[in-house]
Amino acid sequence: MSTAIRVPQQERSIEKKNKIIQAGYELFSEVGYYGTNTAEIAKRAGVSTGIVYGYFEDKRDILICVLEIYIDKVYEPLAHIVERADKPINLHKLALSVIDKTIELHEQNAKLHNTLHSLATTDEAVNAQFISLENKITEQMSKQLVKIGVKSDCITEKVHLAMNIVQSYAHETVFDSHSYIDYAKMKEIVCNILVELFR
Amino acid sequence: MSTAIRVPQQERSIEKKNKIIQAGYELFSEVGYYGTNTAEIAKRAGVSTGIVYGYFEDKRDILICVLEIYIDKVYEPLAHIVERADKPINLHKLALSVIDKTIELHEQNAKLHNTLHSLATTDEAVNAQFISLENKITEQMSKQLVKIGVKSDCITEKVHLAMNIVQSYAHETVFDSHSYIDYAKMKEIVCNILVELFR
Amino acid sequence: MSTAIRVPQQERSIEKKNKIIQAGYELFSEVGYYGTNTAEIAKRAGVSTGIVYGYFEDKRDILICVLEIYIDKVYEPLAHIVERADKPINLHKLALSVIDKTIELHEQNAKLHNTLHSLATTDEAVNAQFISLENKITEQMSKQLVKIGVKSDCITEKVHLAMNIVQSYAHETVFDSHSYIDYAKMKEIVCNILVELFR
Amino acid sequence: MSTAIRVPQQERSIEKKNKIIQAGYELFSEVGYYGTNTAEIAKRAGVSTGIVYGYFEDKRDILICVLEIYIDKVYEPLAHIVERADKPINLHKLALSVIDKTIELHEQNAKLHNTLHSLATTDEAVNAQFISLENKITEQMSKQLVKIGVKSDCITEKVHLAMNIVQSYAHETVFDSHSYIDYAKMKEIVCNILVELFR
DNA sequence: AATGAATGAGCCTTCATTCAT
DNA sequence: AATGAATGAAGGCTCATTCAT
Repeated sequence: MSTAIRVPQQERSIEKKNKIIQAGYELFSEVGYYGTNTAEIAKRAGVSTGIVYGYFEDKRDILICVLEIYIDKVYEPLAHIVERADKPINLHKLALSVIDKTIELHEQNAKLHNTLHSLATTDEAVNAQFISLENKITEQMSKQLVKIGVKSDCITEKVHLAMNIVQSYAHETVFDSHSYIDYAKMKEIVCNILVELFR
Repeated sequence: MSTAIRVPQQERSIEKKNKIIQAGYELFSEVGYYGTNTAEIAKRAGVSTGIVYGYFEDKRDILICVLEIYIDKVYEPLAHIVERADKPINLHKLALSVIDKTIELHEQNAKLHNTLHSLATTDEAVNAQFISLENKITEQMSKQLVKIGVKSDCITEKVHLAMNIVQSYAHETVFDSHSYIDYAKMKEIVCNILVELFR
Repeated sequence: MSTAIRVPQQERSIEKKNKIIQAGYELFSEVGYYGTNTAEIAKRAGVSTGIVYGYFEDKRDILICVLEIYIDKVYEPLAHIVERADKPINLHKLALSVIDKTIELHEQNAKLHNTLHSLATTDEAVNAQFISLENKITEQMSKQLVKIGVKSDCITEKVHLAMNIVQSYAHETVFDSHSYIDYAKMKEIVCNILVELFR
Repeated sequence: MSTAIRVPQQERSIEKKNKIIQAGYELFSEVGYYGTNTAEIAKRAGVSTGIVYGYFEDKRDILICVLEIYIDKVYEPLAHIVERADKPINLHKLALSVIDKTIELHEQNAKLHNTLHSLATTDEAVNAQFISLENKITEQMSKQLVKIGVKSDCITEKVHLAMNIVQSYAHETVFDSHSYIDYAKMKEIVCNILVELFR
């Protein structure tokens, strides 16, 4: 009954689909999922309202695609840092790099992150993507650490936890700004925890 | 011009207001803020649509009230645990209690937590409440630790960070269920980090 | 089925009913019929919402009562002026008095007048009251003019028309304020028309 | 953030916008502004509720547009009559034409006129339009009268007043139907006043 | 007689989605 | 493939009126 969603093969179409995703990305970031309507997405993408439903099943479908590129945007840089880590391992330096990059990523994406994270509660697919992102990061990082000589039991658990801590700290820094907190000192503490964890 | 909001003094009225808050609490938890409409809240509270606006300014006002009791629900038990901590201090035991209680609280409230947290991005008042909750917990906990003899510099930063870590772990445990993670082991690791932090 | 409307005999009740009418009078004047709600009327009258429906059938019924006292407020002073007019008749002076009093009344009641007048279009009872007001004024004035020696045919038509003209002028002066109009001069012109009419 | 109002250029769209205005025109006439809801307007215009907000900002915006065409409907015919007045001037005939046309216009539009006029009290834009209408008529008429040789001081004031008188009479005739008034005679009287005014 | 809490129909408006072109 | 006008269900909120006390 309903027109099937086009899987665009031609370059023009792919480009257009990406523009819509990009517009969604921006708007969801700026005003959240419920603060955005499809007409605005279309407008910002420079396409008509109707054609959005040629490329996406519904509004949620755009969100899913936004989520995908969000995950890439977050995953790639972190994976890259870890990949380049080399012997002789300098845990402290690595920790610092990861922290700084996570903060940077948070600065760019934190609103969207919150929006997506909240939707994960209600939407199974969104939740699944988040979990898989964490899986990927954890796995990649664990492998690399082992490869560069880190010897520690429970390495997966530690990596996973470490990422959570870093994320938590990044969020704190970017957002909450409790006046009584010295974020530079806190960073050191986080760094020490990480180093301690993998020694 | 606008009808003033009743400030219910009589027991019956307070009860009714609480019923509405409770209904909001449940529905926001189950289907999120945007998935809930005022008619449903009224229905579940066993009142008419109209009277909701006798007790609350608007839908968002219900959310603010839900947030308030949510914060109490989270703050009270944790504060209680810390208050009862006594000399000679057993950091390991205290850490465990806090972790377990946080998990328990998360199990009851995590969906709502996410919903509220996401709205903090858009709503300044919601954000402010969250920050103040963290402030309260951090302050209360820091004081108590000092009182029972914990000697450590940067105690505020450490407490704050510790709470984040615990929270992060609790969320992980309750929600994400990565199959490759051994959550019991992770718990031990978290516990060790905390103990190490304040030794 | 519905509780009959009380016709208050006791003084206290009459007083209360009048307070409600007065409150209605003020509010309808200030923000119009549709800009006023019954709760506000009750509040300003210092009574409960419920009791309003003990004295009045519905909101419209209040309007009807307001209309009645409005009519008295307008009718009495004008009637009074004409009654006091005496031989030897000074048409010019009488005209001036009527014009000035009409302006004064308009200043106090013009918004209400508009509101009521507009409702007359949809509400037969309101319309009837307006017509009867005009009847009363016309009749009273005609009689008096004849009594004091004005000899003119079509006296009823002329009086009626005269009142309309004065009203029209009063409205103009109080409200419209066209910058290019010299209202003092216009007043003279109106005055002359009236004098001419009954000479 | 808010969806932009379409400014329809295509004929089809203009037609549709006009249909909505026409429906508003009729309904506001029949049952007043507050007696009309947007769903009814849409229904009578043969469109969906939603599209109304594609063409208009809100319900009041429809009213403003209705007001505009109302003003044209009233202004054009009167302006036309005056334009065609020619030397040698026959004031009596001109007065009669204006009176008759005003009555005719009143018959078609009086209910709407009342509705609009009442709203002018609350709505500045509506009020401004009414004033500007009067300005236009007065100016146009004054010019023409001078052009065709009417020599009189205070011509603007007189024209303005004259229009008010005619309007007042027209309203009287169409609406009030006081049984004791002979409207034919009254018309003569009005006519004489006008002639006298500009002689 | 009086209170004011409670009711629920109704209103304006938005927006995801569809459809004629 | 593309447009953007059109749809209509749904939501937040108001308020005249009723009812329990």
